Amino acid sequence: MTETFKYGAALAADIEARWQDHWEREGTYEAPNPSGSLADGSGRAKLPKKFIMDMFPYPSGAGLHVGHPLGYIATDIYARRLRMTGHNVLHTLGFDAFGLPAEQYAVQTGTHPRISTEENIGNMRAQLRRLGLGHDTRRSVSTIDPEYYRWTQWIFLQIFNSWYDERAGRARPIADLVAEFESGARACPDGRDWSDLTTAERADVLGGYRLAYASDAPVNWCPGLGTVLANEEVTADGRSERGNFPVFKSRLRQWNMRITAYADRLLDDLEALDWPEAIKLQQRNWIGRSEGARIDFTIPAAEGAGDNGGADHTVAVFTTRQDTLFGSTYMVLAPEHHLVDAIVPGAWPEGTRPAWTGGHTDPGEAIAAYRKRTAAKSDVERQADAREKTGVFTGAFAINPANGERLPVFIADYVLMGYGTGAIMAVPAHDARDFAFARAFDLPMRCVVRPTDERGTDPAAWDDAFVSHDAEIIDSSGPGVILDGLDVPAAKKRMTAWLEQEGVGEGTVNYRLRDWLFSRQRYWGEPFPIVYDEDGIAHALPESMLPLELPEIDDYSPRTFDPEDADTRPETPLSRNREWVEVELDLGDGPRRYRRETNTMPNWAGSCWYELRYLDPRNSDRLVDPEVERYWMGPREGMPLGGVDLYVGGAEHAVLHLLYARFWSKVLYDLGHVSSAEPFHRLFNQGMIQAHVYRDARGFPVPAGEVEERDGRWYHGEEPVDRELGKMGKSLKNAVTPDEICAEYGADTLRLYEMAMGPLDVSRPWDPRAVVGQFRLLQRLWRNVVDETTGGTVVVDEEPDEATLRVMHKAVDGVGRDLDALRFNTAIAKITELNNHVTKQNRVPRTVAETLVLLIAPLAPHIAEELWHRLGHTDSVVHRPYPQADPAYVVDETITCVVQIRGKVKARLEVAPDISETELESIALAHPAVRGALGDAGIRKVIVRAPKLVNIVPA
RNA sequence: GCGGCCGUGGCGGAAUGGCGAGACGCGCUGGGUUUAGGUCCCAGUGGGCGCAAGCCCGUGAGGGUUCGAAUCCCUCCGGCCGCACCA
Repeated sequence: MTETFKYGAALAADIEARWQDHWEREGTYEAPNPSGSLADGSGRAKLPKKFIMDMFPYPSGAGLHVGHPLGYIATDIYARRLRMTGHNVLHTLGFDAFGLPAEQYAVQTGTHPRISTEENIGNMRAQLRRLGLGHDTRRSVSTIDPEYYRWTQWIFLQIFNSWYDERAGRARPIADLVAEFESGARACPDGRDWSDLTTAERADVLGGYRLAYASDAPVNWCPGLGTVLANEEVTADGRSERGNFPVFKSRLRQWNMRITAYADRLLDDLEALDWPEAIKLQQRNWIGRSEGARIDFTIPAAEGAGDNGGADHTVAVFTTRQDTLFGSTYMVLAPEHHLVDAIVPGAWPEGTRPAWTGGHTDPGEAIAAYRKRTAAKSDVERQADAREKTGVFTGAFAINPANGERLPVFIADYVLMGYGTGAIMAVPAHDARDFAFARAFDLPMRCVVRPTDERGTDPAAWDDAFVSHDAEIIDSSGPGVILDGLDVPAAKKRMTAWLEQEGVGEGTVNYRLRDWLFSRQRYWGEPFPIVYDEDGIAHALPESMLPLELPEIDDYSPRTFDPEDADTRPETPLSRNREWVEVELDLGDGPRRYRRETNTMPNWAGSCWYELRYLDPRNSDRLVDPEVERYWMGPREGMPLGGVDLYVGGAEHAVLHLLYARFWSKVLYDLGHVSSAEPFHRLFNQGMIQAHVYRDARGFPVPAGEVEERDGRWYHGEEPVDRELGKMGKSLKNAVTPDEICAEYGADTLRLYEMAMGPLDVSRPWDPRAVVGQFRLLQRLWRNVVDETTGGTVVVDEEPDEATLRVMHKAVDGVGRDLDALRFNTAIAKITELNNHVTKQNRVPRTVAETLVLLIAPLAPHIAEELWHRLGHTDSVVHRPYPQADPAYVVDETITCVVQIRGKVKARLEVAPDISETELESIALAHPAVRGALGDAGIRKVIVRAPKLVNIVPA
């Protein structure tokens, strides 16, 4: 068989494998650190540095489809362009390998999750290597590696052992807080004295400050997954983000992270980040900062609480509309509010309307019945009847602090325990929800903000509440405070000042963000480095005991339990290994018995800080060497908070991973472990690759590859099928793997096609037929350089002609800028244009051929290396300078001439630079806009100034 | 309901500090190479009229600003995304 030099699948495969081996041998993509074990003598660490990252993948057993590497190819191209413009580029890829699928597989098959996970990682590594990604493989990490999660645990302990000092506005070691308590610099909560407290009481007090703490609170319990979930993992309709199972509220003791302490900084620091506005907006919404006031309402003993011992009660409400306090006509508590039981009287007050009682003979019974009704609803059901207002009267009355009026107190599930204080002052005239409730329960309404529309000031005639921040306050005066005549913002200010002066409230800020529920009742996650002593006090393991490795167990399955039974401690998989759980340790005060924490961390933990480990993956003394961290991620010009230069991934992590990682970053920053206060300076969300889904008459997907199109309809064999656009996936039978595309065309074609499909941030369908277009580009490029019969080159050593120079200049000028802006589709178009141009010329000058090869090198690195080599070069294109536009080359053949009449621009003419003045005059006067503007005026003078301005002076 | 984004050929999409719309790719049409199919190569491809040169109309619809609008402003229509009893 004779050797062929035709660029086809076989030759592409040969070239690609050869160069991939070469790069691996040479360590071509290894980026040196400035110091430490990854430093080298190359001097490359002195170059300007760039840190490029992808959201790392979960090593799924299903392997990759062509949608997965989209972002990896993009970052690879960008990183290659940066290398060719003289940067030290750090680009690698690790694996986010803890998580449910491996565990579910383990439950089904009994295979240890580590075994299946590592096998999957191996398969994915092979698939990714085939794409020619220029990763520094020395830096690849996996979150399940004990040498990795040792530091995840270490960070947890840092967080556990710190508190948020509001005065300093940052986290500090918990020891500082203890010192403040001991010295009396800070008063103990509840007016107690630190020295009087028992060990358990002290632990309890500190727990109220720690940034990682265990607490009993209503949590999202998902029986379908057998674990509790964070708010961020529950969808708006009360289901689990993963698996779509219903979620219930249940009271359980769980670990939390005090992310709420960072609400303001997480919000404010968004401003400094180069992120898509959509994601910033989602984070702002999620944090949900709102400014308003706390107002204290008194429920006097005589108004309900008398039956319970005669004490007055104070109920605080949160409102953003303190200006409407005079319009409040009733009060609502969340059904779970802790004061409800205390204020309920034994009997309905005189004159209670039957509609308010729910048909019950006394308030206690009515409340018990209502609570039972709402508690039985899952969040899904609560959502379903979201608009319908239900509730019941408590029998108690609260006093409006502004005017002393008696307000009936209700409980209703439209008031949520988790937001604000779990209690509201209801202003039906100026709040849509209160309006609906007041209508349903026939409660009075009072208008205190003059409507700006035609409706008048009697709410009885309204269809809906009047809500406006740009209106005048009326009818709002009581003893001491008068708001009448003020606009809403001014009235808010005045009311807040009055509340503070009277000591019945204060201006406050409230957040929608809740603390992050951090423990899971699953096996395949990081164990907590926490043990409990005989008194149940939590102790941190010393650093020397890390990593705390996951113990072996026989049964990986999660266990469900009865959330109704408060005494049930959820059985977790780790609790089954008694030898592991019950231990004797010496934590500094001699050997004692301890019980280990048996929850595991959520799968977000490992991804909260992995960018840092990429920097210094082999460091066994520290999370990351400070000098190395400062080098790659420290604050610098235009990036005051530091961070990764470019982070590419899907938009689905907007309020999950991206919020958690920012939070950890700030804690580590506060504690002095890193110099960057933000992990990711620039974020880019790539779109999804979609695919057509073909379904038969029963709605089942049929294999997309077997569907044929006839006369604009689709058939599977003889059966007609429906087509829709959807995700790509095994279950939809439309997955295309990178392996099959590589086998048919090669990795370079796959890379080009994925990038040529359209803008990186837009989702678009995979068109299997269209791939060949990029293959043709490479074939033509190949033929422009290589003689297909001999393997020699066909380039000629002569200067390009003028037309070719122009096309080449356009490409060189445009492609570099396109690549910097991640506009890979237009970059490919410009390269194609130049390549097509010289293909038609039939003679390819050497300079053009070399320019083409270098231009395409980031996009199609294998063929570029091969052609570069065949052009007689012995170095690699990887570190060659990228072609730059020659500023001396002028493309313009015309200049723009401005025609003015009375100083106003009337026309612009494209003319030759050497045009004569008389010629220019006559062209200008012939222009329709000029003729129209002059009308009958006649021309007095035409002045041609310089070659650029024609000034016509009308008579 | 609130907030944000977007409407360009048969398809994916170029061109936005305003000035030759449709780059590049797919598909389609015709031709060439090939025993044939595929691959590959050449030409054409927004619509209309015309043998042609060329002319007219065209960026969801309508209006406006401008010498000049896919691009800026207003109204409407259509689509996508996020949030949703958050007080």
